Amino acid sequence: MGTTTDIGDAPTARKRDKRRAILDAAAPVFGEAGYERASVDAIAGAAGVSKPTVYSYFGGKEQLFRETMADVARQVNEVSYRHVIALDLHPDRFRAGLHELGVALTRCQRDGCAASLSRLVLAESRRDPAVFEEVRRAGFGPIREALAGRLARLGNAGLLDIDDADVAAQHFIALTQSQLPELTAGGSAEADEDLVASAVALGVDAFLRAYAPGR
Amino acid sequence: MGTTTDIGDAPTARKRDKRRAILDAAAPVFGEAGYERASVDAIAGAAGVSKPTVYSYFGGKEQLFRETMADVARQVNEVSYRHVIALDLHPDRFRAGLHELGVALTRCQRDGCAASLSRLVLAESRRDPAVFEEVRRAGFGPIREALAGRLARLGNAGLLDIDDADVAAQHFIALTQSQLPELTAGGSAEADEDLVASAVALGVDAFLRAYAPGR
Amino acid sequence: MGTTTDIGDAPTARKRDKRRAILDAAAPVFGEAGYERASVDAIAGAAGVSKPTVYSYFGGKEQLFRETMADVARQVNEVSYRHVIALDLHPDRFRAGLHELGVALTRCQRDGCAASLSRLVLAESRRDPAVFEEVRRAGFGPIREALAGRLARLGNAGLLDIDDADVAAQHFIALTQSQLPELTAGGSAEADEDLVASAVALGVDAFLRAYAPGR
Amino acid sequence: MGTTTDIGDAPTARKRDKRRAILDAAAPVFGEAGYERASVDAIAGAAGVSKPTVYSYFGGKEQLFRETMADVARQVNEVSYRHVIALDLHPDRFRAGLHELGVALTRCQRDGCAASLSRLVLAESRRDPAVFEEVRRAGFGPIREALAGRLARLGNAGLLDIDDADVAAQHFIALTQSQLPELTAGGSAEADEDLVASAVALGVDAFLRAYAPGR
DNA sequence: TATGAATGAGGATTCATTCAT
DNA sequence: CATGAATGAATCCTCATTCAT
Repeated sequence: MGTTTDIGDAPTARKRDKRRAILDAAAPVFGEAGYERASVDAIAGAAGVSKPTVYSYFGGKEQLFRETMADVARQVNEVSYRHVIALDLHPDRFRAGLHELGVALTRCQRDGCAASLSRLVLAESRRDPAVFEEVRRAGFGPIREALAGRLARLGNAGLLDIDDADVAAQHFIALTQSQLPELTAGGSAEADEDLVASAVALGVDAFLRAYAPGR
Repeated sequence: MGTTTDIGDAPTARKRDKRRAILDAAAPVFGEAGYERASVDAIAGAAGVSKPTVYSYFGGKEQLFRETMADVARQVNEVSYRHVIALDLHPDRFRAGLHELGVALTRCQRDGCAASLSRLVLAESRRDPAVFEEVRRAGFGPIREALAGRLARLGNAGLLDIDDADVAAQHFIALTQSQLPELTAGGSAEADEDLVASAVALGVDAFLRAYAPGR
Repeated sequence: MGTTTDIGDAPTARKRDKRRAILDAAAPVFGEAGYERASVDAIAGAAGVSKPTVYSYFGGKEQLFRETMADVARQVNEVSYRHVIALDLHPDRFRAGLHELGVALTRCQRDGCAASLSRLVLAESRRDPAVFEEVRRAGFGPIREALAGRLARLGNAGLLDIDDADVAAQHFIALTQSQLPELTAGGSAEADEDLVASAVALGVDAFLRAYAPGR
Repeated sequence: MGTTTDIGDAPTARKRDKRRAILDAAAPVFGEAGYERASVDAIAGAAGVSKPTVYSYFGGKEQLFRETMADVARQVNEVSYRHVIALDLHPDRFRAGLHELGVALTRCQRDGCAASLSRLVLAESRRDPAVFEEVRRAGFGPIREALAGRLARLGNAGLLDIDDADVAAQHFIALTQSQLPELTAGGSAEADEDLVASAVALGVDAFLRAYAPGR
């Protein structure tokens, strides 16, 4: 019985696997080389499939790029989202929670393919505005939305002085990640963990001074 | 005599002119197309010179790109720098001054080739870290330095509560420009002037809440 | 009983249906795109079958092409043949009959996939001479044979002065269709019906002058 | 002195030489393989230049094809034209002259790249009607025009009974070349010289019967 | 038998770069 | 010195053809 099910699902499963393999291979290749320098050959090779397979799955380099970016954005979103909703709202711990959240989000932005994401999207957004929109939908948008929600709840609890939660979320992210490009030399170098942490701490402090003035 | 002088200086002047022409032509081409898609042919054509001339002046596409970016950065720096040092330190007017400065700097980032600068630099920084460094030296660095100086003076005057002026400058820029990518869809669209202004205003307000807590 | 027969014949009938479907789908695709540009994918899709099915029925693109051409030739032959044998041999009407025949044959050559036939066959005849032979056997040959027969009968009746009926048939076709490529711009445009008719009329007139000199 | 002139003209001469070399190389390659199967690589190789050179001279495969066809048409035209205007108009010799002309024109059509010309043009005329037009302008058109002129002069001399000289020219060509495809198996085989000659003779005879009825 | 999936091969095109003039 | 001309290399993409199901 189980066998039957397996056999029945096999084609779909395989297709999904190959799709995943290609996306997983494409992300680092695009990340290292950028859109133009990345060759479909290299991606196909890294995925262990042939070039035409890539084309049959994604239609072309452009679409492959878009879907890869959206996929990475979803992955980053996934992790970041969990960090955001895990923000501790307890009056005694939310300050520490915001520090932790800042560090966590920054680490998400810095690690792996996520680091390349914003760089790539920004780089290609003029040639293909759709990619920007898609990534915002799949990644940045939901994160900011969730973060705005948490901050609003802190506002409702009287712990923060929030006027526009969206703006507050944007400012939180801006303050905590403002030094990231500098520290990683634009993504070309690994950032020292401690430097990142202290930069984030300074950002959170500023955020708290701006948005929890009474305390 | 004048003639002699002219003849004597002519080569150098011409050289400088051609160099300028090439840089001025390269900036928009790189800006529109990105590093890879920009062709040396197009740049040479736009500059009114031949391709080998470009090579004799700059050695290659890579170096031309670096120097073009540094040049644009210097130009942006020039304008931004003037805005920064024009910041009114008067106790009654520095808040309005910071608003104006935020708008001015944001407009500098948004207009012309400057808009493409950070995008291009970020895009190519991994493949060629030197470009990031060079642009920081020619553009971002001096600006932040100058801004830090002005903020420090406001701190010394007791108008702001500055601990680390460098950090404060970074935060000021981060807060005022945080919504810029969003508003311009990553550089692919023109931003509405009013939306930019209000976003900047919100950023400056937050900055002031964070750095002028007593007031 | 009928059921049994149906079941018994079903595979063969289906086979024949699919074969027909493929041939009918291949003709316009080859006709529009030419041999090289026509993709087996497109043909299979148009026929509603899968690519391997095409291969199992025809062995390969080359053979499919040959059989398609022969098939179209047979169809054109079918219609043209009827026109030829319908040629009125009556002494008072054979002249009008030849005019009608000329128009009918020309229309056959001009309409539908037949228009592409000679173009395609000529185009590929060097690479694959077999196709030329096959089409001649299936189409042009029989037509000319039948036409020669009718003209010979007109000769025997003393209405035409025929020496070699094959040559006369060839000349009849050449004269009536000589302007066809010109009028259709090589097959790329629709020919005006009236222009075709008058061109055919001139050809038939010349033919009659050449082969019915006494009258 | 002569040297100076040579040097002065050198660039143009070289350019013209290379252009010629490419056209001369392209004609047989296109002729053997057809448009699609002919690779720019092969043409460049045969011409002794590199692929980009071909592109810089002709812009692309399509344009190269058009210009090659037009060039071949011009060459064929050149030779054919000489035969046409050499047609002897003398009352006692024009019949023999027409026979000779028929043989000469047919030989022109059959030999070398000319044989491929009509095949190629016809094959690609649907995809690119411009090529048909261009070749007509460069080749077929002038020939028919010239032939029509000669025939008209024979008509004025009372030697032929010409109503529409254009039509007569078309009929002359049609009658003399009607058996050519058959004899060369669509261009895939060499035609026997004697067979061609006798086929042409029959065509000219028919033409004379149709257009010189009184004699 | 009929098919979805996969591939190896090949072609057009573009570009950064270097000589000969 | 500045240029027109030429090239080698590399990229995207497509297609005929074949397995495993």
